[in-house]
Amino acid sequence: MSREKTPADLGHDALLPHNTRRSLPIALLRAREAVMAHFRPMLARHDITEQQWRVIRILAEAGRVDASEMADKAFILAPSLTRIIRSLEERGLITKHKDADDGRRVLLEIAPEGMRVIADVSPESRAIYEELETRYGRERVEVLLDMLDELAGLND
Amino acid sequence: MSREKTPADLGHDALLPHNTRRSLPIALLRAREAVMAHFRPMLARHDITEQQWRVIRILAEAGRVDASEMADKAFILAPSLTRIIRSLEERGLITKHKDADDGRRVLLEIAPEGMRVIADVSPESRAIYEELETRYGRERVEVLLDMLDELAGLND
DNA sequence: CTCATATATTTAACACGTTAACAAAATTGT
DNA sequence: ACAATTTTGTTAACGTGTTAAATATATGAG
Repeated sequence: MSREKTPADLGHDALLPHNTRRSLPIALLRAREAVMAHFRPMLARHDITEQQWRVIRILAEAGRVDASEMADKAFILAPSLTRIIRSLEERGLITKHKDADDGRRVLLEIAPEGMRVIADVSPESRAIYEELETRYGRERVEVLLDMLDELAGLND
Repeated sequence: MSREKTPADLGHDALLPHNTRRSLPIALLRAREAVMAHFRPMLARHDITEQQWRVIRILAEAGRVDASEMADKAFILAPSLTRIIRSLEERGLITKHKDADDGRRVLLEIAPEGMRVIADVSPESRAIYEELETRYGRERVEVLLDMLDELAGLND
């Protein structure tokens, strides 16, 4: 185990950022990927992406929703959402209408085919989440969610 | 505040996943985006992406590193890393050599131009991180990092 | 040595993230 | 009513995420 020389040894030490492994951005990324690793193969079997799942799931929860509201709830940027909506509509999972009262707005609604996907995916998704919750600890998940919410809320 | 009817009211309730706002994947995504929102404008001013910053920062920390090790440390998938390396090399921030002992391996090293970026960006990055730490609470950051590590480690 | 297998990296194809610019419709002020 | 402004959604351009397949080199069995 010989310690190699690195640029950091050449006197630039004070300039370097703190250790990569204890940084919030990467830790959040790793944690998220670890969680999604449990869901992604299942979603892939049903031929939908994580984002597509978020969109149809929100439509199933909330009924008719316009694009801005969807972007907000699903945490998807408008340009991505435009593409996702196009794809979901082409596949017949959702329908899209212009709002009669405000011609700029696009109203989204889940289609029967989309409800079928919800019915197929939901039980599996639930099961995966519950196993995760059990393994990590139910209360610890709650604590973690609270801490993450607070971190996300620091900007406001 | 009239409660709208949704597909959920039509008897499908048991099929629906739990509430979107208390889900780990989205909470992790929101938290991460909130954190990155503090860094991104600064990185953009220096004309580098978050991932490019991770790569050169690791080279500054660790010296010569091969691509697999980099993928591991920076948590970037191999195909993305290939593109990022190409871009960083074209811009003269890093250099790339074939390993003499193992012709498959690609060794990466930071270039003087890359060290200049490190010197420019590091202090700003540090300052942003420290303000974040202060506002969220130093110990709370440590607790959160531990909880995230544990979540990421559930897979092993 | 040589063939089969394993490993490191790249390429390809498609989806999403990000920023900026654009187009269309609504709102506001006069 | 109408011009300026604001809001909503789309398009464009580029970088990254994800999976599968391809390429090149290394390693191991016989």
